[in-house]
Amino acid sequence: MYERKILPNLNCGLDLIGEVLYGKWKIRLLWFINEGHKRQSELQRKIPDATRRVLNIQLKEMEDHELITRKIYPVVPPKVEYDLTEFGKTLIPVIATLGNWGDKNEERLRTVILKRLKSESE
Amino acid sequence: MYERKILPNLNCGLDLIGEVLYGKWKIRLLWFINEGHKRQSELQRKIPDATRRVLNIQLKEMEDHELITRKIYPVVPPKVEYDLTEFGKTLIPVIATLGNWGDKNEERLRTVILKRLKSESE
DNA sequence: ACAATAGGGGATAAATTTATCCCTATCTGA
DNA sequence: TCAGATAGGGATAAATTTATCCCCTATTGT
Repeated sequence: MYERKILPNLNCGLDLIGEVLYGKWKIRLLWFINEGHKRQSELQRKIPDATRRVLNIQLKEMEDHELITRKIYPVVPPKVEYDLTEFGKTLIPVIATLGNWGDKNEERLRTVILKRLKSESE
Repeated sequence: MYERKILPNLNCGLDLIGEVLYGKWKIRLLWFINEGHKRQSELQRKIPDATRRVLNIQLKEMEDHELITRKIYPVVPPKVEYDLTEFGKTLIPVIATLGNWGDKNEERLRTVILKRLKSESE
């Protein structure tokens, strides 16, 4: 496992929430788990751009951060279900706030983001 | 300048807001600019862990994304002021939501984050 | 027998982001 | 005259995160 060389700042609330939400797919994972997609394979179908490997890693991190639980059913083929913890559930309105801002400004955001991408490639 | 090889997803609001807020120091920069710290040197004093270079880069990105403006005063030594645009100002409540969640759960977050960091280094 | 399904995880490469280092310019004050 | 403040930015290294590839377990269906 990769071991950090530079310790993160944990000074204020923004640092702290950043530490648990940073990760390309984490927010989406929380969202879909909240919607009831509990199994790894379901989540992967919902997020086809991510590889299984990365999803596992990010799910494990969120489990360590007590945002989700991982229940293993002792059956074959294996079955595992992820659920939000009570703590994790409190993040849902926060994520909704982010998503709403993005949705509300969708057109403008798409425009400025694409403009910058184009200018980079010149 | 670095040119992306993998294009970002821009499907939903969460993708879009992620695209403009990702960056180690961006949220803090927006916050401090909103508090009235307009000059690069002030911002740097507020965020001493970041180098001048990175702050410049992230400020430039946010300018391209129309979250902030950059006003140059033709004086010597140079003077430049950053301000939030009207668009940028609409992000402040969103950032406040993030910070509040982090503050409210400060103790627990610090605990789980540090626990994970320790287990990584074993 | 073989593919598909379900979930895990190691090893390594590639992509991306941050950090370091160094150089530019001009004025002010010691 | 030299240090310090102010702002910008190139080149490169280091850190970090994601992606790729490959292998393992055991059952069910073809």
